[in-house]
Amino acid sequence: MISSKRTPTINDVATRAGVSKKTVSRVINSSPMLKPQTREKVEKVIAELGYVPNPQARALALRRNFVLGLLYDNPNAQTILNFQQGVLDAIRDTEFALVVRPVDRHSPDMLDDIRDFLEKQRPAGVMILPPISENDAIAELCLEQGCGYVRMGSAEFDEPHRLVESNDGEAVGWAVDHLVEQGHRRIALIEGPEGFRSALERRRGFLEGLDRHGIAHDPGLVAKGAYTFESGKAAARALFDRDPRPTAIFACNDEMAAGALHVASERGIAVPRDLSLIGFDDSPTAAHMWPPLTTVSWPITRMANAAAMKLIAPATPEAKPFKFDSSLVQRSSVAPPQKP
Amino acid sequence: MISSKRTPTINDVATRAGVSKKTVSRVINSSPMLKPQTREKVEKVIAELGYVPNPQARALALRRNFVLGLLYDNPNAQTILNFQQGVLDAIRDTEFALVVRPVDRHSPDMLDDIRDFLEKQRPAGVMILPPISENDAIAELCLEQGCGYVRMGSAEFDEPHRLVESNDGEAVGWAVDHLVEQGHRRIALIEGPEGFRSALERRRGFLEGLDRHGIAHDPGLVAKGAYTFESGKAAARALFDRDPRPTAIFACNDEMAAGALHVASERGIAVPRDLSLIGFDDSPTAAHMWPPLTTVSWPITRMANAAAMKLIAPATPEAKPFKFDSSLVQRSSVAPPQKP
DNA sequence: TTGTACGCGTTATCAT
DNA sequence: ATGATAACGCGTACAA
Repeated sequence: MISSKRTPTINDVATRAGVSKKTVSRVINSSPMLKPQTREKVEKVIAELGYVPNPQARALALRRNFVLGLLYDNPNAQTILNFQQGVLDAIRDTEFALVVRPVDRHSPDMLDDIRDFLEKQRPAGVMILPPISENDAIAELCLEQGCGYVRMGSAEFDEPHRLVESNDGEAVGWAVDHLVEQGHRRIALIEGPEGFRSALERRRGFLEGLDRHGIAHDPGLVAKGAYTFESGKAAARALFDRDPRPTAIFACNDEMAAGALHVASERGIAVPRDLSLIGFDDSPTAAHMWPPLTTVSWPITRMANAAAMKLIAPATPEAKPFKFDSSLVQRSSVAPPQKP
Repeated sequence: MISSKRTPTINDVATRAGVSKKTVSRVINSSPMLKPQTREKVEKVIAELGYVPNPQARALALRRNFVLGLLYDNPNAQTILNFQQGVLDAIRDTEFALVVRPVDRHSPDMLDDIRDFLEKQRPAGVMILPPISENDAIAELCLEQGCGYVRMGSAEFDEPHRLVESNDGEAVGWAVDHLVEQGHRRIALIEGPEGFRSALERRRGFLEGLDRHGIAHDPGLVAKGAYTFESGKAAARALFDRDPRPTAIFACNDEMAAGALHVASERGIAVPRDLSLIGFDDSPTAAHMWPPLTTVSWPITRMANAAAMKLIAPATPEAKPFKFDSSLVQRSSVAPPQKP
């Protein structure tokens, strides 16, 4: 009789089924060469005992830890959570677990932090979110630690099989198209912070969009931001102080768009009557603002899913880069400009 | 010479330091009975080799997995992320990792899902967030699986050492006090969904607050909500249809308050001039709304920290329940009512 | 104070 | 097709 207090091990199953440990192991790992009859017998005992393989022991024997790490430093909670959801969908019904690790990109020992994480958890792979995904030192660190990784980003800054890409620039172009179609010509940009690849890409998409419609680039209509609410407010103030005022603003994320909306409310500038506004991210609050914000939706959950799959599946060498399309979701913050 | 390709093990350290494994093990676990000289020698070799103990092997030998699980089903992203942050602060510099597990409380196999998680990951303990923290079946499941747990909640529904509590009801009372001090008497409530303990507690705090000020309870001024933006809109519509309209609304979370604000904007009801509004959660968007929302701040990060500590530290039997105070953060959505 | 021998639960090697 | 035996890296009795 097996002790009922202890959780059953592979040995318990083996003795009870009258086979060897290795045979049980073969059943668990669904090895092809097994007499169906033996397999059934073992499977029956597994069910009886409620045996579940111990992942720690597996990890030790396989020299592989069934853990996926998520590395991020992102102020946008919903983005992180959506990403987590995508990963969790991918690892459902696998033995993988998701362990999260926020880091501080402004801290001098961010790299030590990450190294510490990799050494302690030894994840099978990590997924790195923007903006720190653009940091090559982190990628090198992973390589050095023998840890797989996938970087999420808006440009090709790594080998295809280590990258899941979004087409930020293109999507921003569509936003510009939409504004121009409504009749806007004096369109301002609230940029993301310097050094962010995504900010660069979005800016590029914006300028190319303007160019496509034969609109000259006015440097005075570009305001620096930092992807934060406050920076959006500051940028909007600068923009609103200009004369003539822009009739439309594209903000490089929803949070800055929210800041701009805030300042517009303060100054009695009605959106969309006096000003059209488009954001980027389609964060949940975008729909909750007044007016509901037109914004670029980023397929973060599907990207996360793809990233996790890449890490779980044996890396196909000729794997193509995954690239996901963003899209413009139209709500109520855009209207034709007022005739002067 | 140790192979430079393989990550060093305790054996490498032992042979190089000229001691036994056990001695190295003692150094790692800072056993008291060691000659300082031996300790130093071993520590030197550890540093030289860059040795890091393998947590999987430790877990196997100790029959203890250094993993903390987070179980939740909560629509509010920021709450989850703040909680994660609190846990991560607690486990920083420990060997614990945080693995997250969202579940669907409406799914019939939520319990099987959780059981699966516990069996596969065998976490040292799990932290359970509202609203599923109120589900006793989950707690029993943990016990049955030999897994520690801590439940977060707004009432005492478990033993003190398995609970981290917030004083939702009291805090809502303070919000009512604030409204009454400003001169409001016709104060409405947008409730949380039925079956949520937090909703119950907040309602209780609201009614007791009214009572304290001698204001009769008008059932027509209580609208059902579901902690979602849309439900907040619906509830606000019902409230605004009443005559006379309430001069103030307390919404049981910020998301519903955002919905109410939305409807107010639609109907041209100016906040705070025509209507005062208070939310609950102090989610980041509360500060980004127009006007910035006065709300109850819930110390979720500190609660998370405490919960993780409880799980990490050997459970002191006489541990007192942790109870954390929420507080009212005043912004711009409250003003004295208009004289009729 | 330190070392020896063995156990933790699993997989891999090499037999049979 | 299956089994004996040795890893994997670390902790604990128990001995020295």
